[in-house]
This record gives sequence, structure tokens and C-alpha cells, in this order.
Amino acid sequence: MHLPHFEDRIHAVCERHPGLPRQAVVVTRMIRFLSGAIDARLSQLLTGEGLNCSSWSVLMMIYSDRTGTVRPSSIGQALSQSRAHMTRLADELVASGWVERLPDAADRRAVALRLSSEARQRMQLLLPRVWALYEEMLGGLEPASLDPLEASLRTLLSHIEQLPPIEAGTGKQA
Amino acid sequence: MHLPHFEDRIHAVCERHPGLPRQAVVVTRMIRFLSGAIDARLSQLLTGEGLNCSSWSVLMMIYSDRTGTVRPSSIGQALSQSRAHMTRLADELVASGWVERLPDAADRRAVALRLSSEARQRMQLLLPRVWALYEEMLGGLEPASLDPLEASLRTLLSHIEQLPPIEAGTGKQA
DNA sequence: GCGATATAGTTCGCAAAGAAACAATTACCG
DNA sequence: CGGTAATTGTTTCTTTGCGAACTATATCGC
Repeated sequence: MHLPHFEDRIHAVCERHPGLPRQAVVVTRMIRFLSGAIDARLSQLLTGEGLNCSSWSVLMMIYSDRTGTVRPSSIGQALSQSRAHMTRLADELVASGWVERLPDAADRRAVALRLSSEARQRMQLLLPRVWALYEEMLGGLEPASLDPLEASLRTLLSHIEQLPPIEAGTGKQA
Repeated sequence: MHLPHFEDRIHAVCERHPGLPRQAVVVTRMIRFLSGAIDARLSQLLTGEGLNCSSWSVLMMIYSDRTGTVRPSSIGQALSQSRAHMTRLADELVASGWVERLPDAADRRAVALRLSSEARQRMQLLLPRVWALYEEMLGGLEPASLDPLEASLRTLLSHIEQLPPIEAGTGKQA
């Protein structure tokens, strides 16, 4: 995607619009590019295991749960994905032997997703590779700037979470 | 999506895996969440104009070009999207009067995309609202931490760009 | 208890986006 | 020049994801 080209474009718009908040535009744009790059790279690694980013996220949601069983709807909520999509992902993961669906005794509407024992083993082999990928991607940064970066991102995230939703007609002052 | 829940999950995995690089996991995860939140919010704003994030990016690619005309393929390259998708987006934008397709005199395979004059006007009204959105999202941050954040993100991006691609069989040492 | 309401999972149809195949054109090289 | 290789836009097919409708349960008010 080439960072310099992109910065040059922002500069070109700056010349026409003195009011442009350059830093805000650059930072948001870079976050979106970074996210895409991270996803692409993780996706490359997971392809060899027959997984993609979404199904990996689902597996991690189950793996990281202390009880070991999670409901599809709560996974969907945590990942901002629809229940319909959770059903489909669960179908795939069950078909390929990663997870099992078992009925919830307390609530007969619900289903509990659990990792198969082979899945747990495969994940324990895969996790270090994923972590190595993350560390490789962050490796370009000086260690001293990691803590401030983490703090800034955390602040941003909690700030954006509590922003009010956008009113539909903000622009057209009728 | 609730930041604390998510951090608690990472903590749970940390307990089982002492080797887990917590900071790398947290930072990459937060970047992906942030990107999603930014997209969602921008999307909300654009819906009122009959646009989505993708078509807006295309419009911005043209608007930010100094010559005012861009080829679909170069837009796709800059946005990491397929030429097929560019064709579809251009179809839509032409149908709704935002852009015009004109033949490239120098290369008869190519097509040049240009904004209609009404599109330029509408964008000049829309741009301040988009920028305000960006500034609102970044508003939670102390001004002093913006420069370091921008620097870190830029470093990350250029570092990841020049990483070697992933060899397919890294994990299974045959 | 019982009716209204809410929730969990599923199914179906649709939007967004990529991969591969294709025709037209251009670039490269011998 | 002339032929092979690369590029551009398009079409077609597939994957990925969401929204709405549906069924089966659960919860809450009375």
C-alpha cells in the first residue's frame, strides 16, 4: 500500500483545505491499515491449518474461557458478529473436528461450544506461532515506546466505546 | 465489546501459558478493535449520504489526487482491494452520479475515474463532518500523546510493510 | 399459574469482497 | 518488426458476513 503515497495524498488535500486535522486523519487511517495488515498476516499463517481469522477468534474465545464452554451468542457479542454467523462458523468448526456442541442443561435454548481434546493440542502448538507473529510485527518498535502505545490505544478504545451514537441528520440543518 | 472482559480473557490464558507475550497480544488486538470501531462510526455517518466506507475511500482517492483522475486498478492497489471490486464500486458511483468514467487516450485498456462537479461540492460539505468524527474519536487522548502515537504507528506500518511473506510450512518441521 | 415479552439458535435471502478466467491492449525482447 | 509476457477492466463464481423471520424456550408482570 505504500505509506509515502498515502501521506502525499493527505498533503495534497491539506493544501486545498487549511482546516484539515492532519494528525487525526493520519492516525485513524494508519490504524485501519495496520489492522488490515495484521489480519492479512495472521490469515496467511492460519490458512495452513484450514482456519481463517474468524474461526481462529472463535477458537480463542473458547480456549480463553475459564469454564471451557461458551455460548455462540456471547462469542458473537464479544467479536461484534451476528448470531447467524456464529451458527455458520460453529457448523464449520464442528465439521472439521475442532469444537463440539453440547446442550446446556440449565437453559434448553442454549448450546455450549467446547474444544475437542485434539483441538486443544493443536492450539497449544499453534499459539506460539501466532504469538511469534505478533511479536515479529511489533518488533520494529523500540521497547520503550510499547508502554505508551498500549496506554494510548487503551484510552482510545474506552473513549470511543462510550461515545454517543451518531444522530442521523447531523449534516443538513433543516 | 467491553475492554475489561477481553483483558480478563488474556489474563486467563497468561496463567496457563507463562510464555505469552501479553503486550504484543493486547496491542494487536486493540488495533483491530479500534479499526472496527472507526469503520463502524464512519459507516454510520456515510449511510445518510448513500455511501459506505469503501465507496467513500474511492471518492477520497480521486479527490486527493492532484490530477483529479485515477484508474480503478491503482485505487484497488492503494486500498488493497481487488480490481473486480473496483469495477463494481465504480458502477455504483457512476449510477448515483458521483463519478464519471472517461477513456484514457494514452492507454486504450485503461479508464479514468473523475468526480462530477456536484460530487466535488457534496464532498466539500461532507469532509468537515468526517474530520470532526475523526477528531471526536481521538479526543479522548491527551494532546501530548498524539505525536508519540503517530510516530509509533508510522514505525509499525513501515516495519510490517517490509516483513518477508510467511512461508507456508513454518510449523511442521518435517 | 399464565399471558406478554425477551432471548438462543437456526434458516433464508442479500450485500460486500476476493479469485479465477477472459478479451483487449500494451510492453518487452530477440 | 513479431511474438511472448504483462496489464486493464470486466464477468462469473465463491466466500464471508449481516438482517429479518421463525421456533423453542425462558422470564417477568399480574
